[in-house]
Amino acid sequence: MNHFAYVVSQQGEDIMAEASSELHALRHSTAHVMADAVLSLFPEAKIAIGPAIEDGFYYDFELPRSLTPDDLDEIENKMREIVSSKYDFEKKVITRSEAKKMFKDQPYKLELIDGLSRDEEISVYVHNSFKDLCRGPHIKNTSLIHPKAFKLLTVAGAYWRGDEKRTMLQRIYGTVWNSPKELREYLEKRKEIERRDHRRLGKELDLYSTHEEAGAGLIYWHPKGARIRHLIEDFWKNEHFKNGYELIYTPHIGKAWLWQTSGHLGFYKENMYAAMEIDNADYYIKPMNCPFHILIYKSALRSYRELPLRWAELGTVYRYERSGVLHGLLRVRGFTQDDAHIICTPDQVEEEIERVLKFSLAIWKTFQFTEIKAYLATKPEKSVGEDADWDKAISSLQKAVASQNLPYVLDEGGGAFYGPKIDLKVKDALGREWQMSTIQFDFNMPERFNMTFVDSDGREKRPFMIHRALLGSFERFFGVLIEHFAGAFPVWLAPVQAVVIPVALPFTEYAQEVLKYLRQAEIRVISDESDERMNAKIRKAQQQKIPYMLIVGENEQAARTVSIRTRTGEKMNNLALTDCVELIKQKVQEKSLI
RNA sequence: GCCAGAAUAGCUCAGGGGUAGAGCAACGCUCUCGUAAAGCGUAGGUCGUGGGUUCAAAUCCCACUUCUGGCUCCA
Repeated sequence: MNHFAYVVSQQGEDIMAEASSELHALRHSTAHVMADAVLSLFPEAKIAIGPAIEDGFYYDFELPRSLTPDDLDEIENKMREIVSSKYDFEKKVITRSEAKKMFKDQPYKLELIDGLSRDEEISVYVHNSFKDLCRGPHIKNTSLIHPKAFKLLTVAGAYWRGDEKRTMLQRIYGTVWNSPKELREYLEKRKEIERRDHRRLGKELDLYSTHEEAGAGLIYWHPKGARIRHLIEDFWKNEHFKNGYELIYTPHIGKAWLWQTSGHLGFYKENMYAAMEIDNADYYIKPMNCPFHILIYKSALRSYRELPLRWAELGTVYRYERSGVLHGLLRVRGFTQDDAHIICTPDQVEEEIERVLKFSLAIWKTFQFTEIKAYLATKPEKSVGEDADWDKAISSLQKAVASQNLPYVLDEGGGAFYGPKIDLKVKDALGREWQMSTIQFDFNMPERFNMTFVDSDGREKRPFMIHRALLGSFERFFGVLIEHFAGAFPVWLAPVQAVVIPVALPFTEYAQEVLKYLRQAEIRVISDESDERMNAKIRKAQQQKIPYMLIVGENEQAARTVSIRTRTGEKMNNLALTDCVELIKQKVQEKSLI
């Protein structure tokens, strides 16, 4: 049911588009060269697969021992030798039995050969003494790989064929580009990603923490992070009221009956925490909000005149995630969804979907995410619900996407068994895509809970139910937001909007006055009265990414003004206090960056 | 959960069987300062937790917890 897709999508989807490009061939060829190098250092190595991926390539090996970072250096050096030896990549088409003979010592290759269909051409690519079962294409000669344009990055474990029951192989990730300059740019971009990492900024800006002794994947929001969250929640609630939603609150635990009825105990149990016993009954902490919302729906007989109902809740849920997948704010075990359920008549579906989508896009725009792509998933093989309902739902999703001129990708058969959905992925400032919003139909819950409404003809009918989350979860959204803005939040979200900086101690009294004045005007302001030089205070404010630094010294005190320095380095000298307040309020109003 | 790596002061990190180290931050003193770091000093640690080896463990070994990069999962 609404498994609000809670997925880190860092893998671009442009891999296919790139498949034909030269860069792809270069990367794939570099993977071959790497495998060649590994084999020459570890002749007993078994090679598995080595494709090109976004930004680079990898190759999986079974090796007699674990690789160390020193090994990577050695492999790299070996690769440079191979590259400068100018070997041609030669394609040879061979028969199945020739292939089996050729790879008789390579069990993974044999398995791949067995997996090839009868009518498929079997080809190998050869360079130096290295042969690899491969469809190609490849570059002409190893010398086309610039010895200073590639780099091996990391070693990681990877199951053969992604199956955790099979051998764990060692995967070496590498990157390669057309020129050393492009490689440098790529490595610089990786550094920038590191600098923006929400886990680093979360600490530096004192936004949130986690506590080993209290449990992994559970987030503690510090005052500054909590202030930002409060501002987002406030905005979110107001927008929902404006858009015809009502807010509801529901409990955090519910009896087994609830989860049996919803079906979660059947198909979602491994993500739920163990039951707690209260008065001889089993209670479960909620992994989703929907069953609770449905109980509110069922608390009265519903007429078609009441529909559509749009009920939203900032619902905190807990889901078990395997220890290895937890990641900062992006993958956690307890989180608050900006959840809502829309319950409507079949006739209203189309308009409701369009409204949700429009609403969603408006919210994303406010947070300065403008590149958005939709992913539409349709009916899978196994599903519940009437075909006609599925068709209606899918067509309403399609129409909505079209009406907003959204680029979209169709995932035929990729929907959940209980209904089709649209997920929205947003692109952040670094061009990375994140899956955030989801709009899902549910044909299962209304059935299981026997939800009905009385229609105009006096007959009881089944309503449509739509789950949706716009931001996804506050934790994840916050993580993405931190990285999107690199911690320099727009003025309306900045936990501290301005800092008063007296140039020297004698001006602290005036600084106090300015502080009071701005506080009165509801600006989030602090005053840095530490016994530091002004430069040090500016540096500190700059590191805290405070939008406005209000410098006060002799001139300002005499004229009852402040001199503004923004965190972007712009200066506005001798601004009257009223004008200063006006300026900041204006920026808050516009929700602008600075 | 699996593979690999890691955990030392509030933060960033060095050290690597024999007295625990630096920079920043904190605190104190001096300086009274105009747009990204003034100077000096003080304090701060059961070296993630538990066990083992050893005359001696932060250091070596085992288990656990947590983190990092992947894998897998996310019907």
